[in-house]
Amino acid sequence: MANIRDVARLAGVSSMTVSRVVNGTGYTSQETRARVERAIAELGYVPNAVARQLRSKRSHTIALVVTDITNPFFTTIARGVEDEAAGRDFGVMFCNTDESDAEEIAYLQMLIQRQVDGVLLVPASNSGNSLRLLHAHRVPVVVIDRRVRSTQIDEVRTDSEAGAYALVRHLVELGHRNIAMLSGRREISTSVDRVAGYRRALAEVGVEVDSRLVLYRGYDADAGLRMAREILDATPRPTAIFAANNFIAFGAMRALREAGIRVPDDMSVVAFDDLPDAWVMDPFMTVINQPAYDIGRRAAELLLERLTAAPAGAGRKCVLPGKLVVRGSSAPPSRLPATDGNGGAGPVRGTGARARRHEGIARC
Amino acid sequence: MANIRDVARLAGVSSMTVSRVVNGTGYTSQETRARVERAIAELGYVPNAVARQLRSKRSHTIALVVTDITNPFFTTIARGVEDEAAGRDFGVMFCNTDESDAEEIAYLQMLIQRQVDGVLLVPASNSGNSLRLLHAHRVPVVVIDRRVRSTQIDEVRTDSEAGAYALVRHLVELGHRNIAMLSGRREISTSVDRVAGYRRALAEVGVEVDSRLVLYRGYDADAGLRMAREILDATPRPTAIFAANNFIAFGAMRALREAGIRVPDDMSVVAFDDLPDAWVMDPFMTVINQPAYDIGRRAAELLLERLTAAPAGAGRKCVLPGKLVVRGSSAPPSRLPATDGNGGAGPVRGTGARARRHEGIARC
DNA sequence: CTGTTAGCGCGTTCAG
DNA sequence: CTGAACGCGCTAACAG
Repeated sequence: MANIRDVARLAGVSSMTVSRVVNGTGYTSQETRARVERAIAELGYVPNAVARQLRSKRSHTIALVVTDITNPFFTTIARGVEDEAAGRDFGVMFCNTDESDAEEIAYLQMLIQRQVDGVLLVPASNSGNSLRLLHAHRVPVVVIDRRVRSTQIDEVRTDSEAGAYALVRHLVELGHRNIAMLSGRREISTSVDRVAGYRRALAEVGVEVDSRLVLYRGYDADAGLRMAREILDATPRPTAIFAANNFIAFGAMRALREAGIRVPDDMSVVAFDDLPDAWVMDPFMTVINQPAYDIGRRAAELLLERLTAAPAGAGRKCVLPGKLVVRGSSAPPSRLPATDGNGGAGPVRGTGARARRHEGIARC
Repeated sequence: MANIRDVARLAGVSSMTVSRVVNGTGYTSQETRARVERAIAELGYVPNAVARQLRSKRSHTIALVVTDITNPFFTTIARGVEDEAAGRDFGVMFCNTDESDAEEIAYLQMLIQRQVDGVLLVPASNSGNSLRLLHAHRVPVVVIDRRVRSTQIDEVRTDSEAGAYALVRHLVELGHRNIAMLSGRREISTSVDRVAGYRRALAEVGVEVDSRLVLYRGYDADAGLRMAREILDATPRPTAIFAANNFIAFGAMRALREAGIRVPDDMSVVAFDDLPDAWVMDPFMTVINQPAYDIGRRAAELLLERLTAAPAGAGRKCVLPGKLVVRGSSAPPSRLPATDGNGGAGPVRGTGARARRHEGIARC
């Protein structure tokens, strides 16, 4: 409530001196500083950040815009961002777009109005409009978890292609050949990349992908449920499912349970995205574990760098490796004379080292 | 980049007229309004919220301060808050205290500096200092998920006592008498209330609680793990565990698995807090399901009301009912001659209606 | 080491 | 219906 002039009056100095004491800028004598500090304490003075922002044109705030704040992958990223930002006295605004471009634009507009110093963005889909908007207002941005066309823009993400490759390679080594891929929407680069990794792993062993087994619908449990139901009707029925994220995997598991199909006995299931340890009673799913905390931390670091040191400069593409974690949900395909005509293919040997090579891919 | 004067110049009017058009206040002729709007579009003018805030003393922003943003209970609350706030054109800042009083105070100070219009607070522990700080700066607050002493302060939470009572009553009806309680820290009202409900349910059937079976340590998986290990050494060993939240339950399950104890065959486990459907492959845990989304929504509603209509007035205590969801983790105690000398107690009959009475408790 | 002057971009107030 | 003047609280740029 008290403002800088009240403090100045009480301390018998000018408001400029108070400002210097508060911000630790310029020189002040021990004695006046002590007087000012006493006055600040007495009045319970708290500087008005709004006025400060107006003057200095810097809000000392960044924003993190994600598609789904209930997904632990994104909340873990948020923790990383928060830790990095707090360390440098930056505040963070979290926004949730629900994978809607319209909401994304609406939030960005709000953030621009509020003069945030920078934005960490997980684009809902085509980031084009959003990036243009931010650029027009000279707001630096770091894109998280997605590829973007522009070479000018900073990017931090997991290597989706390599991760997907490793997962499918793992299935192939177990002997699977008929593998369904349940993915997110086509507009999202992670969907595309994960499918690409899937195709590469299968191509390597000479399997031509049946495009009816590759479904793009959405990164939520409901989409997973419906996609899984569909592919269960395929002939021959696949012996394994690759879910492009954790929620799809959950939905798929539910569909399998409904249909009385056991995992991994009748069907293997692997997924991109782990769940935090604390969530899983019995870690069961074979997954690619993404370094979510580090992604958040690194992204915030890149952004804060742009805000201080290097405002311009080419975009840095930071591609972190995921980690293959093999658990109980994947096993060799059943040898029973199932509907699958290819069930007898044996595991591929001697390629383990290769499958794991993706672990060292960080390019940033 | 363009400011209100640039628009004014281009439209050939004063900046005041632009202000009126932008805010829809006062009168403006059709014609000038059209001219102004064209100029706005042409320049890509976006009003500067910071300047506006400085002038109007209102930031149109509220904050949600929680103890753990990775807990789905809190992210679901966040969704409720966000939806309610966005509907009224308010922004939301999310902050994470990690159950630390120091971080809580630090965040509140930041929020006060930024002139947030109000705060939704899940206190780390004793909310005293925080509430005093907010009060001193005239920042309205609604406390979420906790009781507070003051009758002046708005509060939105689940009825922890009644929920705990229902869960333990359920165990009692199954025949359990020797039930361990693994809870959060004593300073947190939910811990106290859940233990109170536990005591009431046991007292009703004449069981005196062995205080060595009531542990207060923390609302995280690690605490759950360690508490469960401890009570496994008790003689007689309890036949059931009541975990005061979802994370404690996970930790406890892990301890049980380590010890080769099957659930519910050898030990029943029930918990406060459900998990979102999308996360649980096989819903298994008997729980109290809290209306998290509604809690967030209602809390935001109360706060926004204070910001507009009723700035003063007595605190409203909004206590919502939880819902008992019985699943597979609870069963009658084993009849085998275990270490438990009381294993043979039969289920209590005819009290189902009573146990479920807590469902209608909303007092707000 | 400290003070003075000016103005960030907007909205309130009061005259036209 | 429109405009001119003023100030929100703070700090950059310059004196002293």
